[in-house]
Amino acid sequence: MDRMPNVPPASGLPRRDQIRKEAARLFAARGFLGVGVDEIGKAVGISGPGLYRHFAGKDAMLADLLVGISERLLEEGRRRAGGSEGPVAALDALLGGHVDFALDDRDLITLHDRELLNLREEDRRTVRRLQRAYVELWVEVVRQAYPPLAAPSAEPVARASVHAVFGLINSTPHSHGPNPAQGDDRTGLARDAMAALLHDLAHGAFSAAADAVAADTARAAVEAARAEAGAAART
Amino acid sequence: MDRMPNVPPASGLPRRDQIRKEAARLFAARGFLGVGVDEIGKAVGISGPGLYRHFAGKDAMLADLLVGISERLLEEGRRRAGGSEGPVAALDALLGGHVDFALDDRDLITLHDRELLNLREEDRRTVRRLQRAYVELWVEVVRQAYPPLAAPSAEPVARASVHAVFGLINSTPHSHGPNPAQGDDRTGLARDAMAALLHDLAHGAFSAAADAVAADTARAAVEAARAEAGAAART
DNA sequence: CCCACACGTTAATGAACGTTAACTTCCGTC
DNA sequence: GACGGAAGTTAACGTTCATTAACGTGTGGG
Repeated sequence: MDRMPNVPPASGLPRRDQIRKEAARLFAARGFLGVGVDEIGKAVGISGPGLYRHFAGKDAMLADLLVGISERLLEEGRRRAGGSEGPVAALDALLGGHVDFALDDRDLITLHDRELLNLREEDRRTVRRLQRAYVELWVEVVRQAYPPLAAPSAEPVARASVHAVFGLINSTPHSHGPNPAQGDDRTGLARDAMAALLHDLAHGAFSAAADAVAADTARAAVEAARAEAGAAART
Repeated sequence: MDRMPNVPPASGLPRRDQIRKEAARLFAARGFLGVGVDEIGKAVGISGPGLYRHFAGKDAMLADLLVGISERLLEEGRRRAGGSEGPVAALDALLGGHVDFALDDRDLITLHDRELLNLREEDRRTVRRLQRAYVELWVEVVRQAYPPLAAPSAEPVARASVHAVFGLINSTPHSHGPNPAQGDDRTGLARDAMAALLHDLAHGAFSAAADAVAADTARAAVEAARAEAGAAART
């Protein structure tokens, strides 16, 4: 019985990276549980169980991808925020980085908030820790960039706004083409125009949050003053 | 061999609705492919294949849920937009409706943009048609509420902004507790505060999009005027 | 009274899938 | 030039799972 020959990677990438890329594409397109190992194998030109020479199992591939993304986001976020002068520039740098990531690594962004469930408990904890640190970084920078959000009582608002802005930016994979091999809904905006728009939308959202908090505290101050005046009049 | 007795629904809901509810909860928590029919059965107090008396199959349950949500969103959106006086009020009404939906039916919102893949081709087309109509409704209302977006060339910006705002609002299930049976990241905001914040964030985003477009057209106008002046000087 | 039907039950079926076993091939190194 | 390990191959295993079959039970209308 003759068998198929052993053919080398054929692409410039090391096998492991090639597998990462194809697995990310497939998982993003049809979900972790919706993709079989044979299919991933076929996508990289080897067949099924051959993948086990490079990863301990299907779970390990997903874990590798999700931990990798989370580390990359946090690391790059810290570098960008640290390398900027002043909180406004830092926030711009964070925004630019996240937007670039969402536009250029759509598969990974999709996995990042869709497939956390399918991780083994330990890996899930790792990813969540990294995600939490990333959110924390943003919250600090945003509160400095928008002073009304720096009030202690505004901390939950700042945090929720950061989550919401992530949702805003991360939604682009759903709406912005081209997504090969999927009947997708193009908006017709070029990549750079989309990046600029997302940047503006995010700033608009943070700005609105800051305004709302400022209006709230102003209203509270007026009320307190009025109450005090009333009390004084009654004496 | 004695078998288990036939026990009636035991809850006020008709079986079919009870199944819908539990299936939505389970699908949202662990994904369509991550939940077995036996588990759904157990959640409603019957066992496994008994579900086939109420739905044609697992696929049919998901289809029922997704089509139901999409229809509900579109229908309610049309009612709200139509029942408002003026585009600003209409947009507020749309926003309020969508925010309420995201906060009160978190499971369904989660399914709505996570599980489209797992639908049979025909059902997927149905859902997408409804979603597209819903987006269209929003785009029209937003462009009237924010006049700079009404310019023909601003249509893609308006559409992309609508998608992004959906992402913003729909992100709350990930960030806003309480999510029973899942180690979740609470923001510590009460439901109504969260609703108000999302409303403000969305308005801030649309407003920023309108400003950006307005600035762009103004810049283009200045440039055109300058070019014309140059041409006039050259004659 | 009975019987049709709605609503369950358990057992069986068949396919899909992750993983392991056993074996082969190529290549760099001593 | 043997050889050991990296990187494949196909075949087999065991499980999980959606779905179907075959069978039971209560109930309301004739």
